[in-house]
Amino acid sequence: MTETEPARRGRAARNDSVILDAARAVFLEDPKAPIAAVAERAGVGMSALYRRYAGKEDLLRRLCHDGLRRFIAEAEAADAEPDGWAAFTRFLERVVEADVHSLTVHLAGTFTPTPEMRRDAERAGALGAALAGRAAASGRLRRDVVTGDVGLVLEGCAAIRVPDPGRTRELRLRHLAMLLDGMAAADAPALPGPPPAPGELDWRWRRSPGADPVSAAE
Amino acid sequence: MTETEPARRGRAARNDSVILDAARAVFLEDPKAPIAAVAERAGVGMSALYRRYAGKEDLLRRLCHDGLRRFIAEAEAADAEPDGWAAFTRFLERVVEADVHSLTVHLAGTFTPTPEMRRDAERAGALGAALAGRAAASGRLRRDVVTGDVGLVLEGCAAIRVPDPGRTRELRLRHLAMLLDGMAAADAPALPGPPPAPGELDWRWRRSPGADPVSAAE
DNA sequence: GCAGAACGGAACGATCCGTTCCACTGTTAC
DNA sequence: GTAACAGTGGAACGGATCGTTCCGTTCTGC
Repeated sequence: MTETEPARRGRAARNDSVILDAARAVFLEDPKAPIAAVAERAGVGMSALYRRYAGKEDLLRRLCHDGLRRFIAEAEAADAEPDGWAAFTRFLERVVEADVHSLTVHLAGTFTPTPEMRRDAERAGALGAALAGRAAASGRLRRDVVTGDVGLVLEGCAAIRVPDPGRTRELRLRHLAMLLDGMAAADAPALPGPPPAPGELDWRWRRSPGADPVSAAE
Repeated sequence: MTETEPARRGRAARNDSVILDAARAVFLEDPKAPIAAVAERAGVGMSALYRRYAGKEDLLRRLCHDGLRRFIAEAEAADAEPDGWAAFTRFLERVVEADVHSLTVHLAGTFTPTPEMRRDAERAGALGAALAGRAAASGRLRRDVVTGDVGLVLEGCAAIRVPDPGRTRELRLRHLAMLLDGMAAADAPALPGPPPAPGELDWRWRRSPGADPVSAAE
């Protein structure tokens, strides 16, 4: 157990990130993908996976938690922006661009979250609400938009998907721009229906991993 | 083979629609649901299913084709509206409300379409493009919106989903209203990115039933 | 009663997938 | 050198899932 083991550690560390990148790509494509697809994409065997993660659930939990942390980081970074509306739009653009929503929401329900994840999810929600509040205070957000509408926006953008990932990002940002114009339409008639309640879109987080899937998209 | 068999035919005909309704509900919830879930939901056995459809693929094809016909019917009905913008918005509202998009797009790729379905899909695309053209001609549609953007809108609305179907419909229509305001923002800055090309969102229709989901760029 | 349509649901066979296990390789310690 | 071992590839296993079939039963019309 000496200190210096450069070669072994180096290759193992490289495999760490290779596996994580492959897992992210594969599970963003298909949340129900078999774990063997991750190994194949990473160019490693199954052993390299199971040496690092106790099982599929562990890997998914890690990916989702990373996405959650990214969400929080983007929210905090955007919050540094002095203009409330600019902070809001920049935040949404970055989150859509990084495909964080798929990483968090679409993977939820496939594992049992840790208490720390629940805390982070709560914090993420608070940060998002704060940004929406600042956007509202800036006066550029139409008055009948509530925090829950942000969840609908992210959900809608994440649903757009074409075979090419780069093109997917372009189309999502285009769609988001249209949505932002809709959210900024101050003189538009009131939005129909009761606005989304705060906890109404968090139902995925409460489902146990064995529950039957309601979505797909699948 | 006599002509009058009221009781037998009556119950069989009733089961026909019961099964179709159950299948629609089940596969809208989860496109990959097992066929036994349809039987359970309909309150019938497997035999009642296989008496009517040669297999799962047959049933899915039927559902998808029905959705396609509904799409066409809504488009034609909306086209009767004299005002181009009203026709456009009414069309989108009806299509979102009926959840036609999930029925057609999310089920595509799980079966091999018939030639008639391909023709109907083509006609549906033409009708949608015509409505978008009328909306553009009315002057209320922002100039940089193209027909392909309509596909993005429908995709985004269909992605919104909560456990309760009725609430899902409400939230989708609310989201659609915001999107329509974004599409009507005549003085907004130009949308970013290359606009969606006509055939760019039809890739699901071209996939064979055995293909793995999404299968990112290669 | 009889023929047969319609049906319910158990059973089967194939496929898929998560996990384990074993043999192999290169590196380190002595 | 060589023993020990971390790291690995990939085949094999066992359980679960699901589409389909099949057999026994019920109900209808004659």
